[in-house]
Amino acid sequence: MLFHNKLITWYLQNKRHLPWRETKNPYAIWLSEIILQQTRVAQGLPYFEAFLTNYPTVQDLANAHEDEVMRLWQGLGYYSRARNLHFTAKTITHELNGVFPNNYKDLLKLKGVGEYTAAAIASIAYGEIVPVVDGNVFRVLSRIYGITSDISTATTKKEFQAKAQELISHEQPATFNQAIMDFGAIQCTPKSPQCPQCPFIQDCVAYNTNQVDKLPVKLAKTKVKKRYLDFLIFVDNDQNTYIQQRTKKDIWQKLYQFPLIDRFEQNDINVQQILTEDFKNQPVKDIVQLNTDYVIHILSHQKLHIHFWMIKCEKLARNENYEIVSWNQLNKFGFPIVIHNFINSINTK
DNA sequence: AAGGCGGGGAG
DNA sequence: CTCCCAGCCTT
Repeated sequence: MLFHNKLITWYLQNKRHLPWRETKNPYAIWLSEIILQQTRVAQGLPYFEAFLTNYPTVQDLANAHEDEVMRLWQGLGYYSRARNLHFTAKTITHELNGVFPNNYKDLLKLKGVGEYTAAAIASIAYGEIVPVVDGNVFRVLSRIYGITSDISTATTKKEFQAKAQELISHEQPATFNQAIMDFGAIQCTPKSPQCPQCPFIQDCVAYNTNQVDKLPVKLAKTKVKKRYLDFLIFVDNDQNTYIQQRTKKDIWQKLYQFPLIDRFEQNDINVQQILTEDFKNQPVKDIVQLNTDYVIHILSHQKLHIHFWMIKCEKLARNENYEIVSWNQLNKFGFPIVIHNFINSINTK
């Protein structure tokens, strides 16, 4: 039996029932694909529902305030996706007359849409015969065909794209693409794949040479830098606090935070000294260190060591670098999840 | 080609 | 702990 027939047969018996599979609406499909980049279905699902509820159409998303989009994305990570999502909604609404690009080549021009996402939308929404190559496809094809190239290189990606193009069903490209991804997510998993009940067990090179746990080959290792953050949580008698938006090309761009002392070396800071230098017009009643053990927060390339401080004041003075907001209004802003969780832990005390 | 960018779940 | 998830953008 042909590869695509065997795969689709498996899919029809095992597929996951997901909301974005109930529609041909390119907006909803695009939204789902952006959310699912480097993100598990279970984690992305509630965000998909929230975005579609708050912004039923691409025009609604285009008209939204960026801060609100960022707040809705809060906790999902890789925040450039949210910024690009909003940017592209405006592009489609204002420059493309509200009409979604309907082919791979034009989809690829959209900000935040790369080869994978363009292929996914083109095939699922428009039936174009173009294969997706994501982490699942690398794993499935490397094992079945015994491909030992390092998947972290651009050359290898082309190799897999060519292989997938050769295998894709010309009659059901959308089903094929979703099938191979579900197969990777459910059956041909990274660890402990379900080989005994695999329809490709006869053909699978990796299985028949006992190399399933060695494929795919990925050589690149990301190294993690340590970083030390001290957040200053000002509170005055009116329950106001200082926050600021992160604007630099760095982690968490466009999210909000408390005043921050930030460094890559582990040297203890003198909060009193910081206050007299950077907040010299702000009388302070009391300084309380809220956690002695670091709050540890792991990012893909950084390991964050965080201390939170409470700075008690009578009344917060205006400060050009910070916004003064009421403590109970903090939920209007998108924060890094580690800060959001800390705010919640204070609120429930 | 290489590095940066989040957060969470599985094993 | 390590690995990886429906990747993309910048340098």
